[in-house]
Amino acid sequence: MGGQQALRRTLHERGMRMTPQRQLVLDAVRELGHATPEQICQHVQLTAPAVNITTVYRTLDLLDRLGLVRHTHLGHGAPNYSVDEHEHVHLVCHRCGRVEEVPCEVLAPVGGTLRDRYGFELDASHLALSGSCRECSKETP
Amino acid sequence: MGGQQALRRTLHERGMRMTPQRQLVLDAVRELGHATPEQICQHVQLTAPAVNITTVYRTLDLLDRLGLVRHTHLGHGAPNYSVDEHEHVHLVCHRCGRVEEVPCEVLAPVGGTLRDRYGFELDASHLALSGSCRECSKETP
DNA sequence: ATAATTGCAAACAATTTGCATTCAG
DNA sequence: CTGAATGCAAATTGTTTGCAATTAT
Repeated sequence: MGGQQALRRTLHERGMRMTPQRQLVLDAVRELGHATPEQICQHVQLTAPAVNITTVYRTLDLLDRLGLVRHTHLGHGAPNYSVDEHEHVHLVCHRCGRVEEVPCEVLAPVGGTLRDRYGFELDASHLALSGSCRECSKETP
Repeated sequence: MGGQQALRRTLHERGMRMTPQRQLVLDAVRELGHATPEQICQHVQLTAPAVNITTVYRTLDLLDRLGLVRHTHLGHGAPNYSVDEHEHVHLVCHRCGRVEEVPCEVLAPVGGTLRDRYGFELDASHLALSGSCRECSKETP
């Protein structure tokens, strides 16, 4: 809830139009927490079966540029979209594929180091760290 | 330099065969520093034009499992291969796309935190951090 | 000899593009 | 009305698979 007028306004400010598809895609991202374009499309199609995956791709791209959603590449295939407020770092286990979410603040010290040494502004919420999770580390320590 | 006998031995230990293709792919990864399968294929084809990209994919996968090369997903499309010894963290600028390499040790503090709090063993060299680089940060601070 | 490896063509998955149609303002 | 947005089909990109031909040992 919350977003319908905000989206309409943001679009209108830039001469863009409000459409049911755009609302549905944003709602889907919000409801799913984080999901691939494919999953988002399926969720949207529960309500509006005619919506094409091309439109989902275009809309995700738009919402991303508007700063309403963000995406992360978790390593393998499709990227993972979530609403902008939903900030976290993804820990991807490269053995079992599991993805864990942890608060961005674990990266705070590194963010400082990178800024000081390399002038690089880390975007912690748009990020996946790879390694092996607790379970998998046990098996082959 | 270095690898011809090492590769032959490693393969032989596992009942696998030494072939010119495998040597050429490993050499290409070493010479290019870090590159996509496509780029590696092109480099190999300078010497052996008949080598197929399918073989490059299969060989990279093999070398990866043998621990001789590693790959990183830099965000967008194709993954990036480099030789195993070549350890570094990639800083990917999500504005201009530039990739900078910095020593893994900048992540040491985070590695400790993740291990202690979440039991997650971070693999720092198999990693890309996204953010904005010095140049791009200047433009829109 | 013979099992591993390669090349090729075709299949696949994820994403993008061109264009005619539809629709929000 | 009119340009922006959508749907559809086809093109692209990156990667994998099946299989017959080749080759290292």
